[in-house]
Amino acid sequence: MTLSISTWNINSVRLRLPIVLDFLRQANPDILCLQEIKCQNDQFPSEAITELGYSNIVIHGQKGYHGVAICSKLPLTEDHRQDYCGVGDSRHISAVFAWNGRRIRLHNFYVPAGGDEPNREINPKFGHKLDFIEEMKLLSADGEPETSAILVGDLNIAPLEHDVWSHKQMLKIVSHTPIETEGLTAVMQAGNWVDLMRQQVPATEKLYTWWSYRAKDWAAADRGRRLDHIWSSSDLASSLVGIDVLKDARGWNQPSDHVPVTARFAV
DNA sequence: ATGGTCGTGTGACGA
Repeated sequence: MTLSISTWNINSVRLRLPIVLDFLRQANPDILCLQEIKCQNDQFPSEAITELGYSNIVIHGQKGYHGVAICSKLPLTEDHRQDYCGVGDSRHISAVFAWNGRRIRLHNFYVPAGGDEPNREINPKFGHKLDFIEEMKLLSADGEPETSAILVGDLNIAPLEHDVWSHKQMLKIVSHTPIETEGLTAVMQAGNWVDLMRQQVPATEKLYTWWSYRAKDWAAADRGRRLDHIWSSSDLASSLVGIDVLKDARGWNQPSDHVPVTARFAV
């Protein structure tokens, strides 16, 4: 019995619907979690995605910015949208599905990017990001009775040295400052989460999921960051059989600056 | 050393 879950910051699901469909046909995950859909719920391209077998879709959209969705071949129940920091942004959605006799709650997050200046006194967006991850510490992988948990999404933080192209040059760059990387590590520890990507790929190996649009040649420079993550409760970690980071997708037509990451489980 | 590129939806803002 297998299960595969993908996460992808799509940076407008309407503009990039063709590559979403290409990805679903090619990778064929059981569940796809999207971030930055940049549309309202009724603008989400549900029909085209449903036609590929993803008939269970839950959406938390908003006009123009942010927005998350879960598209699943498996039935989804008990969907929930949490308003982190109480500012009305659509940055989280979760739902429950069943696999291998378990109840699993799947959380899909889009953490604030945090602006350019890593100082909350002069940059409120950085303060918002820090407050958001502080609130994430309250989310435990074992918080719900008789329920396992998976957390995916664009967390906009590259926590480890080899999650960025140059640890030293990135220490003052938002996404890799110590207050963020230590904060994200504290979220994982407080909630008893396991970093499934790093369970599969040694921490000594470079691993990126995002390459800036601003580089002249993203592939040649290869100045990436691991901003996208897949975590689980510890009971599911032993069922993980593989992680696929689809780097090719960064070179597709009209690409997102993030690539899809897929976790494969089996028992 | 510091600009560089996207998407939304029309003028800035967020990333």
